[in-house]
Amino acid sequence: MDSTFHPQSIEQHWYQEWEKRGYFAPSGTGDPFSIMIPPPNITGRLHMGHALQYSIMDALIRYRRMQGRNTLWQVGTDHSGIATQMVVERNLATEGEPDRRALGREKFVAKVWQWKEESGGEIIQQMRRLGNSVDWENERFTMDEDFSNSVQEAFVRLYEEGLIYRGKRLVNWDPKLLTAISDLEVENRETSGKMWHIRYPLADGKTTASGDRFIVVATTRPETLLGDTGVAVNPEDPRYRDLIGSQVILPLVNRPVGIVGDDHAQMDKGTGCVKITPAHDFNDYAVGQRHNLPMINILTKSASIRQSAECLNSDGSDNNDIDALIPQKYRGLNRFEVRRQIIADLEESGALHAIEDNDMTVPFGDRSGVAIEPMLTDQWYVDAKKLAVPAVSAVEKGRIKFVPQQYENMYFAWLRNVQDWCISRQLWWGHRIPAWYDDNGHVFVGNSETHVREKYQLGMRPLHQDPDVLDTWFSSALWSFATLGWPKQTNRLALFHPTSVLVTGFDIIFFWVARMVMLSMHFLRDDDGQPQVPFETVYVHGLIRDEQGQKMSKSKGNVIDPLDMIDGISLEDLQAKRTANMMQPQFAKKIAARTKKQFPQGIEAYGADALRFTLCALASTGRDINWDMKRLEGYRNFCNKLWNAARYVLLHTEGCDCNGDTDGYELSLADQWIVSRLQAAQTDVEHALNNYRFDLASQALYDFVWNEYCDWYLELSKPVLWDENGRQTLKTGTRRTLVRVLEAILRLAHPMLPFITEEIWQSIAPLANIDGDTIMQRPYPKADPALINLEAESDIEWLKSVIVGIRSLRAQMNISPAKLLSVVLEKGGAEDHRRLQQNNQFLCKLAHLSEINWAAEGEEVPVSMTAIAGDLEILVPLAGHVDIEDERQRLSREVNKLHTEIDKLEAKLSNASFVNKAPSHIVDKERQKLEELRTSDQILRDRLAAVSRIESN
RNA sequence: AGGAGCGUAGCUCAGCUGGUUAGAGUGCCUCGUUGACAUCGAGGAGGUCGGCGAUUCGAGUUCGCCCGUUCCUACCA
Repeated sequence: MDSTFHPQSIEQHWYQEWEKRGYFAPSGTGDPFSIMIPPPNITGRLHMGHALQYSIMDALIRYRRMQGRNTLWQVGTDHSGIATQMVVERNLATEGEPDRRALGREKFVAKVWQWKEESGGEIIQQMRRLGNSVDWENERFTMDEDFSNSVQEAFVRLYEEGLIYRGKRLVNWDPKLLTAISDLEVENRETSGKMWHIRYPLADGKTTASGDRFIVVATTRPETLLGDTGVAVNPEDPRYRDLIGSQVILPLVNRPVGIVGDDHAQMDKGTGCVKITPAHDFNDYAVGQRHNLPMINILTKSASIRQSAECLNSDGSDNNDIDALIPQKYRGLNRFEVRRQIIADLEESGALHAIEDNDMTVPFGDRSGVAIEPMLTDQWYVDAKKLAVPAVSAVEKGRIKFVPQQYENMYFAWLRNVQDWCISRQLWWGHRIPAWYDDNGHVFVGNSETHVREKYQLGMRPLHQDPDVLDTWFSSALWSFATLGWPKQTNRLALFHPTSVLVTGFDIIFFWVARMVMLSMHFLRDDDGQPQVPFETVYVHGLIRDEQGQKMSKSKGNVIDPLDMIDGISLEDLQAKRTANMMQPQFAKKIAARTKKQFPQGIEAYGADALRFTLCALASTGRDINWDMKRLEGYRNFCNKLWNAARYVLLHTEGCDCNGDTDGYELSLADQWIVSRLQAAQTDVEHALNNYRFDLASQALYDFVWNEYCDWYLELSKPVLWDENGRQTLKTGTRRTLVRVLEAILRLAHPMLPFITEEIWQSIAPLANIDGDTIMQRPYPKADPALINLEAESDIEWLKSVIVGIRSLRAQMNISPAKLLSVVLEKGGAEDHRRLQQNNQFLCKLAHLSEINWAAEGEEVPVSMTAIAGDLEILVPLAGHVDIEDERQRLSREVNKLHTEIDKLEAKLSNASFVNKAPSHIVDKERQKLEELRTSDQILRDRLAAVSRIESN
């Protein structure tokens, strides 16, 4: 073995072996345990969020697999309608090929498939580098035939049950991508804009209560006045209530519109008068519905002014009565140009009353980055309100548990106020809506055109299919069961659904988690007829941010690719990567400079184990996880520590009897101690993993391996193994313990450190007489209470405190660690004598002592430095080592420290209410503590007196 | 505006149902190349746990208010 750990030399090899040997597939025996991967977008590449999520899922899966569960980690990818379509369109453009429209739908979709085969799902390959033990045999893609059939089936059933309907509604419209998007795909951004106050003259010579011949409306979007169909005032408002029912004349277009009374208009807000544009604003739409105001659509799909307005009644039917002529000069202007023009014209005509600065939040499409427009279109909707009822109760009743629990609030908040879900998208890539129209606009829903014709006896009448596709989240909502074969009642579905746990980020609780619960509970039933939940637990992890707590994003240039941490990357390559294909190339220089500052040498290769372990260690209950390269380095060092511990063990055990097969074995105190401590570590790690506390699990493991096994046990094994006169049976006992504890450590660590543990285990396991081809299939360690040995633990604690006491004296007095010391022990009890006798050898070796002597009662001891271990006094004779004054000062410091403690305790114990009211075991504990401190204090003060005496002589 | 999270050592974070001398990693200081490991070893410094108040014998931990910070939802005529 090399003296440093080189992850790259083992990782790929082991992954290929595991995959080749089929270890990832469900074993077919044991209780089922299943996790569905949140299907990554096929256009995506692995980022830190994935790495975190996958490290956690793989840790869970490996843990349960080792516990003997029948384990499925379902893998697959999502077709991601908009994102994928955008990628392929961009590729066509850069390659100078005809665009989507020129190609036509069929050819374009073929291009998307071709792209998918060539470069889609790269992320799936990257998962292998992380070591993910997913069931590759059953990988799924949401656009595969089987999955598509499931999606279609779900749509048809929901439609037939009246839970899907089609309607003309105001939707969030993306004028760049030319599709409806859900409000979850809308990102609200703070922007500073203006508020324009516009005079609307009153018709028929009316005046306001204060005598004005006009009313003033305020708006942030003056261009929409072309589509106004009313003005609302509050019915209680004394200024305007008498005007309800009369009319105003819209400036620039000179169209009369009515004044309505509606609570939507608040008296104390703005001017108290609100212009109503039902076709272009969600609130106005609602007002329009209440007052039967017509709707005038003035915008084209790409948000320019139409040649002629589209007029509809409030029920969506055509309205041919209104003269909604759009002045020639505005036609064809885009929404920003027309705003400028309208403002100029209003100003010129004197209708512009005032302008003020106004900060507001404006909705942007999260994919396209352009401001979205509320737009009146025909869309398909899911009646989410009905589906939400059981979904809410499943969490209320605890059938689904959120970890951490607080996230259920987010889930409830959304579901209890859920809006109908617009599921149609005006895209070409996705599941085509299985609906056909005849020439009269009648709609027929079914699994295919043939099927529809038969079912509705349509004969040969011409039909055309709805051109739209379904929202990608509609298919993802079926993920937990459609991947298992639904609607077919497969064995996999029966076995693995409901799944055991869903691991996901809180940002998609609405998008995905809630919707999966709704649809699973609608379509699936438990054996007792109850709606079936998709998962029993939702483990919600935090979001990874950079060192400064900033979200990692391409535009900020602070993205770190997990693979670069595994394999390493040069500064130049990293800079190139961070500045390639930027949306805003002007930042490239800054990003390159910052990258150079942050990673002057590029990034080292840390390996997948270190990365995974770090991610687990950072996965605490908080919502944000700030990434820290230093932590990664620390845990890489941990891997190296484990590696070298294994080297040490192999060095002393290979080719030796490690099991006592020939002459038996006996266990030293240290052996019994480490075995006892191992039980505690196993309990802690298991408890942490059962509670999804990966940070605590990694911490417990780290502590045990480094601070107990390596720092103490390996050191304690040296005096035994290096003692030429030592008993063979004792050496065998130590070798046996070295090997067996290490073997247990490897299994304990395997879920979080799969590669290094497998590599080491291959050499260690045979020494412990363990058969088996892989650590993956060995049982997970479980604590055995019979092996807990509290006496051994306290004996070793004693030993450690004596050793630390001596080392500390040495360091404080600047005595070279190389110098052998002779120490004198004084006071102490029978227990101390016994312990010294049993551990003399350990003590001498680890504290680097030449000899240890007990001072007899009353014997004159040399002038010494003193350390305390319990009521045992440890004396290191001063002679030749240090200045007496130094020692006097050191002792004074110690005494002072003790005194503040003693004072605190005395105050506490003299407080009657504490003694009376606190539980007696607490009081006893405090009393005992005080006793110990007083003993130490006495010893130190005696020493101090002795030293001072000598000094004054 | 409503809701949530966070605020503990220079930095990144643990601290469970109230009782420790408040912990870890990293950084810092001192010393150290003896045969697992300098990706190391030994020792050490460093915190009035955001502020104020309440409950309690006892609060980093429970409650209230405030401050800072991040996010979500809603609204913005």
